[in-house]
Amino acid sequence: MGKVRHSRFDCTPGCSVEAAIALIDGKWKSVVMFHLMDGTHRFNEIRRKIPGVTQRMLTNQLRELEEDGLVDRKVYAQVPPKVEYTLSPLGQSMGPVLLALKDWGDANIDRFGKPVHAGSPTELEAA
Amino acid sequence: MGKVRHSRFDCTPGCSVEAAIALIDGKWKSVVMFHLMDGTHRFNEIRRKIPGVTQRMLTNQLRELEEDGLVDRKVYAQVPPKVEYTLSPLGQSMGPVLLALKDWGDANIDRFGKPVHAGSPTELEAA
DNA sequence: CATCACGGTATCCTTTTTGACACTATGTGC
DNA sequence: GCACATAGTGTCAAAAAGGATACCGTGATG
Repeated sequence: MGKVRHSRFDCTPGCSVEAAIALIDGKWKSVVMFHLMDGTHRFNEIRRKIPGVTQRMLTNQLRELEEDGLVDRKVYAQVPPKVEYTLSPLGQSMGPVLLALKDWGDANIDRFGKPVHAGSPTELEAA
Repeated sequence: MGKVRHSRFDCTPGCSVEAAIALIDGKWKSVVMFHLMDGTHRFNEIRRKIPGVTQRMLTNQLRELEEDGLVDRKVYAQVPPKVEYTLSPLGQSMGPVLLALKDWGDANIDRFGKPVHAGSPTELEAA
């Protein structure tokens, strides 16, 4: 059987933190989940909301989120393909984590490097 | 100059989530910070509270946390060496994130793999 | 004297993660 | 016909992260 991705938590007070962080360990996972908090999205909707993610990586991380039970995936048998992604109840229960990350990021993001997508519409509008 | 570790956030609503998660991206960082929420610790105190971490990695991640301004490090000029690590104000402001992770982990940790340190004192006591 | 504690460093290696690029089948619009 | 949209897959490479192992200087202890 394939490698188990989450299977080494120790029984110390920190291990529940470790368990939680391990589930959203993946460069885009927390951002994907954050966007899904707004409701069901299709693949390219998510993709458009996350500049910088490649199709390959988005697929990978959505699959892992689905495997971990954090995201539900619904495929409609039609052409062109239509696939909907939704936070599962378990994924929704991560809401407080995601909101805490967002709040903290909002308060502190300017401490860290400049946005790399200079010239993007929002940046131009601000100019 | 070396690679800048945090320097590519895009101006989308998700980027503040991305910024926050990037700071605690590192296998042991969130657990270290969680333990430091209890107050100042010395190096080996932290190490003993985190089974599985190697000295090498703990040093690395403490250094990165210090570089990012999340942890304060105080060296006492004595023998044997004494170094104290404390959450900085910025690190403390991550409290809600860490607590949200802990709460979520506590509620859900049994969904994921078994603890790997079977036989540890707490495990034996439970038996 | 040997062992231990402290808090590391140095070096190298392995594993994992991420990304680049090309490709896919169908329908639609021009 | 071509370009586009949809939601991917396949393959390979590069980069990054994490870990294994040995070693360090000082003092304390038995």
